[in-house]
Amino acid sequence: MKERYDPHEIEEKWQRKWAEAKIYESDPDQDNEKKFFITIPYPYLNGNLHAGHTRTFTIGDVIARYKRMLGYNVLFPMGFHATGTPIVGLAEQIQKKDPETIRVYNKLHEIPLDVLDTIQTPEQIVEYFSREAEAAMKSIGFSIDWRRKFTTTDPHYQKFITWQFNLLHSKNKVVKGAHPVRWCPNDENPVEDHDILRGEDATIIDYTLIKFKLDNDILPCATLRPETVFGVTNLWVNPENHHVRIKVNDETWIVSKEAYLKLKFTDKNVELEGDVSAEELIGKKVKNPVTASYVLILPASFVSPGNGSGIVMSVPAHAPYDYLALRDLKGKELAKYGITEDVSSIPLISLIKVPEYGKYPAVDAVNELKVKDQNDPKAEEATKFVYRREFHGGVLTETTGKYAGMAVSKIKDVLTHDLISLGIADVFYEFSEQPVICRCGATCVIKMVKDQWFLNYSEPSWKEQVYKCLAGMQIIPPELRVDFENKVDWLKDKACARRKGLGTRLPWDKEWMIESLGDSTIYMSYYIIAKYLDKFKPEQLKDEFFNYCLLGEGTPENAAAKTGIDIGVLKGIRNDFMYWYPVDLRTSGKDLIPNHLLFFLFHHVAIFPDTLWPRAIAINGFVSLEGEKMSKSKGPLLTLKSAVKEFGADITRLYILSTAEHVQDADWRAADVESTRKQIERFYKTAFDIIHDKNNVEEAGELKFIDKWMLSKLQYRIQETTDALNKMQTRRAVQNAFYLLMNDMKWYERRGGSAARKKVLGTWIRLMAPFTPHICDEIEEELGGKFISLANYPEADPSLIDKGAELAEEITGNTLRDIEEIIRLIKIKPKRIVLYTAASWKKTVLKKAILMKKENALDMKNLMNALMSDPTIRAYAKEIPKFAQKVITDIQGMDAELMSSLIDVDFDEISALNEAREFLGRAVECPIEISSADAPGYDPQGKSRQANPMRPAIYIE
RNA sequence: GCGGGGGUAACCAAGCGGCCAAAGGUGCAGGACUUAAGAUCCUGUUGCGCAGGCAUUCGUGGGUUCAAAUCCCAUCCCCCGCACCA
Repeated sequence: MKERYDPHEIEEKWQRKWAEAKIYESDPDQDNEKKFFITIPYPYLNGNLHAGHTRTFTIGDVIARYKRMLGYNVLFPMGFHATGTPIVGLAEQIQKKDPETIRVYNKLHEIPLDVLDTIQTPEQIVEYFSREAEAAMKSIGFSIDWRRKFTTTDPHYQKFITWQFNLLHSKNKVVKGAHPVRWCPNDENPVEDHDILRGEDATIIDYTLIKFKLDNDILPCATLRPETVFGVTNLWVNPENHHVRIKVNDETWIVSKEAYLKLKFTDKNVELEGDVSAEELIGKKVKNPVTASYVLILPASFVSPGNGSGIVMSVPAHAPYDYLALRDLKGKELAKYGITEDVSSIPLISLIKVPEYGKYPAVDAVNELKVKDQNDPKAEEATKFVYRREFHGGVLTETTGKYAGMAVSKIKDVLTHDLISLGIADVFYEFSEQPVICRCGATCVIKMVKDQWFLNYSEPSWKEQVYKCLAGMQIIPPELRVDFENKVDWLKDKACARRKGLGTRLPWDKEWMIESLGDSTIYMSYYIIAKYLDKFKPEQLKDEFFNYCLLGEGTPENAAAKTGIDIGVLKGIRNDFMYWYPVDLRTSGKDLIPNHLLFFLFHHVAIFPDTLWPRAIAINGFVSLEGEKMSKSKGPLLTLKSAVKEFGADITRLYILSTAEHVQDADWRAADVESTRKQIERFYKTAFDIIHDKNNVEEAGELKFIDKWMLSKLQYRIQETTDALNKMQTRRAVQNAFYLLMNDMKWYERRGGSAARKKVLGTWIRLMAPFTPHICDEIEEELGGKFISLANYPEADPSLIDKGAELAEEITGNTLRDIEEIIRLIKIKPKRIVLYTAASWKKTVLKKAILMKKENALDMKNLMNALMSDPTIRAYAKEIPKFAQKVITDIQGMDAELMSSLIDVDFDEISALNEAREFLGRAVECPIEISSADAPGYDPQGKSRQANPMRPAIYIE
């Protein structure tokens, strides 16, 4: 141990020693059933590891180290993710020498230009970044078992994925289906988020299309509120719009031209037959397929051809636009459409009852907002009000027949489903915002992708299993459990095959590549196999291999025969698997909750028995840089490598852990890291001084109050740290194990304590070892130990908790503060200070009062009675009532622990103050005298009578 | 729209019914040390106060309670996710 702290020298030294001693390489230990299998999502290899990874991985490493020190056999492996499209895309950009890509990878990812020239293919990219990632993780001291690393593009891994999908396929978890996607008609490709120029917030909304009949034609009306079909009084057609007649499958529909163009991309067969003029429609009567009543088609200007089918069903009781349009027709000449009746007298049909409005909410809303007509912007506002209130508080009335009494918020799916099965409705997809423009400039549409492979996550029985799994799991922090449950509920079928990118092909349909989130769900089990990869060729990893090793199906003999793998090896792998599985903890950034972590659960429950389902998930937030969001592709970006290079591993670790808790985002600020560096340096220096201070070698002798106080404090710090780590509150853990303990030590040294320093140091480095392993090992070595990672984590020793010492120190601290405050206020240089401890009768009063409080019997009357019956106290009858009143008030706001201390602990304030006398005198630069109010001695102002228990009176002159 | 998370002193951030004028850190101010700077340590950092005190504060407005930053109701504002993309 050198006098000057050199993080890089120390860190390289210990990383080398750890690797040489292989202390993080874990294998099943038959003598230790306490195993702990912790995993972290493997990083995606399209860039260098950054501060976000650093946070998630460091949290995992801390837990791994902590568990190891608690005596668990810990397995902490790591792999790399490379499947999918981004790496292929990156290779193309690099080959093209795209200036932006070159800049980003040179400047942000810190890859020298000459090196960038050598990583042109996806394979080279994967090779390069996996090497860099491993080096970076080693440089920060993660306690990973590197024998188990792999990359998802490895041929062996592809066999694993093949097996898995065959299995899911056979269990009917992978099915064929169709799904709407954002589609660029120009590129003829689905459009991803980052390919969108405009309208990136647009989501796909499914409208219900209700088929009104006009002779042999169908007029479909798109609606988000299919229940309102019961209140339709007419249809709306805009005479300005262009309408067409089209053949849809075996039906004939009339829609706007725009709707026709959209329908062409659905999974329906659509053929254009010809134009239809609005005049052909308006004035005709159509049949409502649900109520079988006939309603008129009327003209309205608000109907937009680009929205829905371009034909709108009118529900004036509940839709302000419909009501307004109907009202606008009053007195208009409609004879040219052959309409002779007075349409404004068409009766409204109410079907939703809502507390805020009367029978016709649309009418109330229009009147309330004084909307003029259908072109008034306020119509939009009125619509919002009505829709929101009806959705949240509305209930269907008798008008809706068998649906009466249902909540509006629940009806949509049920009714749509019913109507579709009757053949009188369909689904129509539409963007929530328009237009949506692709990067190429084309307007995007919604396309039904047909014959797509799906993981049918929406299957209720599968979800049931996941709920069951979740119920048995620990979610950290616990508040997120409800989030997980909601997301399981929300998850729909997921397309799991793609045409492009790296990956494994679908074994039964080789045109398709397995999508890259689908191949990352149960790979934790692969870490167990990965250790043995040099023992077999990819071709040997037939399904029988995995069936036996991971599922225990079939016999080892059969598996050996099929694969040509040694039967002993197979049995060994099976044993390893059963030892390590299930995953005890998976820690991850919060971005993976709605995708990867969900799939992780779904696939585990689908493939493994419940005894092997994951035990816990822990979530953490992101990392920003100086308040700015980090971005891999735009910057700013801080790589793990450069952070360690600049600050060293321990400082980086400690800082990133201490700056935020759990799901909160952490903000990396250079100024704060700098201060962490100073703290660590102080820690190092303190340790160095303690070890090399010759005067302290002999530490025997009577422990003073202050020594007992220090040891007592240490126990609390241990308790808090342990408790925090058990809840994975790394920030709180660091706070206690480092910063607060550091402050305790400062105070201890300032108070002249020394006898307990070495003892504290020995515990302290163990407490800190999971966070800053290198520096702790360096100090441990100097203390004569070896590999602190393998030492035991400190346990609080209740016998060292000393309430008396703590009270003594509290009195000392408070008294010092009081003296200083008085000096500051009266602005004199004190020449003489006298402290008076409280009269003993006051202590008796306080104790009696606390005892009464504990029995809930504390009031003035009871207390006075008790006091007056005590002859030793009655002597002070004159002073008692006032003091008793004060005591009662004080106790009201006192916490239980302090109360207990005050009655249980018997210690002498005088001796406590006497021990601190010299210190206090030095601190205020004035000699201090101490006496008791029982015999005050020198007391010119009678201050001693003000002395209270725990609060000595102070006289200054 | 749906779902989740937040609003605490100059800033970051703990606390989530009473030792709370509110941990810890940063910044700022003063002091000690030093030839000086830096580092380190101490003190202060809502207002008032020449004796350890008082008053007012935890987005805003109500309420419950002996007691509220903490519980309830209402309200305003901010952030994140909503999919075929890792």
